[in-house]
Amino acid sequence: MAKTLKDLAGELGLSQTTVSRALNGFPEVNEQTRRRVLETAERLNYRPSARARSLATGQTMTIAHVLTVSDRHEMMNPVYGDFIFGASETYREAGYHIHLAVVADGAQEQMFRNLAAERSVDGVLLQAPMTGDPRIGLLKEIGLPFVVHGRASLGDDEGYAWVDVNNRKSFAAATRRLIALGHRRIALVNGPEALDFARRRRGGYEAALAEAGLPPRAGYVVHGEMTESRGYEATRAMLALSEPPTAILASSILLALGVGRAAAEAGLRLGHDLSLITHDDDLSYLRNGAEVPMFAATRSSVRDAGRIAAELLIGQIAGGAAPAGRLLEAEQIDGPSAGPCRTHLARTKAAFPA
Amino acid sequence: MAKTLKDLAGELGLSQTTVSRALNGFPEVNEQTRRRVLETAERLNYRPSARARSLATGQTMTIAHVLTVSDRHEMMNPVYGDFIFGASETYREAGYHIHLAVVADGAQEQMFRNLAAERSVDGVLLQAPMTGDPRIGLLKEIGLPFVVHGRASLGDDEGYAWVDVNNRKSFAAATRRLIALGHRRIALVNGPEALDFARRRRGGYEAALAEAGLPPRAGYVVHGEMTESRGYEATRAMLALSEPPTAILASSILLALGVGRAAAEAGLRLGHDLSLITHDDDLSYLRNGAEVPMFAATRSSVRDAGRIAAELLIGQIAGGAAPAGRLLEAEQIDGPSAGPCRTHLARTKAAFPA
DNA sequence: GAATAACGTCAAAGCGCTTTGGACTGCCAA
DNA sequence: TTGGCAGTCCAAAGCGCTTTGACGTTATTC
Repeated sequence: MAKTLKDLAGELGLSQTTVSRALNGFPEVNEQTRRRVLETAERLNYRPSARARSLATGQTMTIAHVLTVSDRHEMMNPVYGDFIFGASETYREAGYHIHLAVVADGAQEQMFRNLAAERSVDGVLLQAPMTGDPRIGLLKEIGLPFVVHGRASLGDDEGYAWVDVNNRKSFAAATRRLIALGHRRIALVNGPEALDFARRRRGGYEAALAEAGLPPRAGYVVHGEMTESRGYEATRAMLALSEPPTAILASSILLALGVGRAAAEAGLRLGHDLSLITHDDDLSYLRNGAEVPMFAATRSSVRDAGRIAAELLIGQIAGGAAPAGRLLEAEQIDGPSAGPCRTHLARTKAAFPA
Repeated sequence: MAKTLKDLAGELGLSQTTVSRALNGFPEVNEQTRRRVLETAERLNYRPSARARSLATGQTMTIAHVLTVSDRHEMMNPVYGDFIFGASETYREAGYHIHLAVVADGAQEQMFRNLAAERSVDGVLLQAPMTGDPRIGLLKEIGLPFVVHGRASLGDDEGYAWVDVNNRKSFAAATRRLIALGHRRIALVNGPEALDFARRRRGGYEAALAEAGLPPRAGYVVHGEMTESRGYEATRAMLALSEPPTAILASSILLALGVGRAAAEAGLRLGHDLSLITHDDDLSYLRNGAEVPMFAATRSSVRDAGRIAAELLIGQIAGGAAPAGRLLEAEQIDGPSAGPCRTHLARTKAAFPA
């Protein structure tokens, strides 16, 4: 059943050496012999055992993707799916496989040490780093090649490979778009505070406000899990402020949907009574509208990021490339959810009389 | 650097045999010796090479999760994430790892054959089967243990292991709930037609209608990808019918959000002017409201399904358990989106004058 | 015609582990 | 005294592959 190289060699009346070389495309084997080997291998559906091969070569042809599950919220970040989808395209071509490690916050260190000690992967792809994420130092120490999706802002973003969107710039730009539309009361519904991308987006937002001489306002910045209901609740709370925002920046489409629901419930039309620009990861199952965008957005495909991250990692592993960073620029997308500011204080107050 | 068993044995002045036995808890090793071995292994952070071990034992301690990417739509089903999250909890305890195979529709057969021939996994977890899915027969033929999340309705659902929600029953029940609320014009916004769960849900819906003597209506059943925008578009189209539905069944929360948006846009309030019951996979990042449900629903945790599927598979691999099916019952959840029927034809027409 | 160079092939070692089949030491029953 | 028997430990084989070094052959060179 389980055909081995020895079986195949026996069948062909050749040595294992020759068969192996024929299969792996070495030059010192007769073309005719090679053809015969390839044919027979095909016929018997022979494929080398991945484990035996990797034991012999020292390469596992496997990349670990580490999905962090937050202890408190027990949730699986939805962008992981598309990121992996993108990376898998690169892997397929290069012959790599994915080892998926789902691991809780607390168990990270042991996890990495095991991965390294068991020698079961050639490299690691790390997602959703926190600001100052200790895992990066750990991976450096361990010596396993790795690429981070995002950055840790440790001041030495030179020492490792990463792929990141220019979050600060894109959120500053989005904020300026709203300011240019006449908005003065702009709020931000952001991701979890500890995550680095959230910090950067907030930084961009605050810089653009400051640059326009607009003061920060109490209750205008909310951090949290990026779910529809969080977006809804955050927006409800903001609209109930004595001076509610006239525009909102959201960190994900899911949040934006929640913002939209709260607005609708309050009788506010997006792009008229309340403006909204959201970040759009261009997730395959959460497209920003079908053909026509439904939200104004800062768009950057997380699938592309996955593809690029995988390329960087394979470059490091196979090609010995030095770890390098790669900054992606988000595209500013127009959409009906952002429009000129008209003060609508009265209507808002009416919607939430309490 | 890469500590091997030999190094460890040398360090301890013992044979590899003894060290291996000590590490693996065999009885024929002196307690004192074992302690010494364990201590030293800990100190040197020694862990056996996974590849070498699996070559020697014949077990890979790895399960393949096959994520199908539809060629046409190029999308990654969002439920995969939570399913894997659930399964990973089981794997962690049993010491299994996940090999993630992202594979296009067309490449499935080759993929499975490779997996088997390369002997890189001990079993396979298959998701989102189509009705009559050929992959099931293929896996049987190949002889790799597997569990299906869902069924293929081939008439011989006895011949393999599966975990599935009772889709037919739960959608029939949901339909009856709407009928009991006085609705007579009930529509269904369903998943892709080829997928088995969609077929079953439709079956339950149609059976409940028939049972109440309600005829099927043109344009009342829509199949497609389960995205927010599909839900929105489908609902818009339905509300524009000369006799629009007064209630809608949706196959996922994402669809339901789209339904909600279309309703809001048409000036219809969910639970008043338009009723909605959705299936709720209880996804971690797409909860049905926070504390209070926002949609009436048929709920079944896909994360639990993952956990159970993994148990079934490990039982088959390790315990030699016979492949068995496992039917989960969905919970019927009350929520504000479903209310008594009031004919609202006039308002609807007004909202879409064209 | 002898020396040299490709060319094509092979035997065997090695990757790091598990496991089989002893081997050695004490100790106790016969 | 002897045989048997736990209790410990070990050498070596084997898992299925790659890769090193060597070995015939035949073709080429002087």
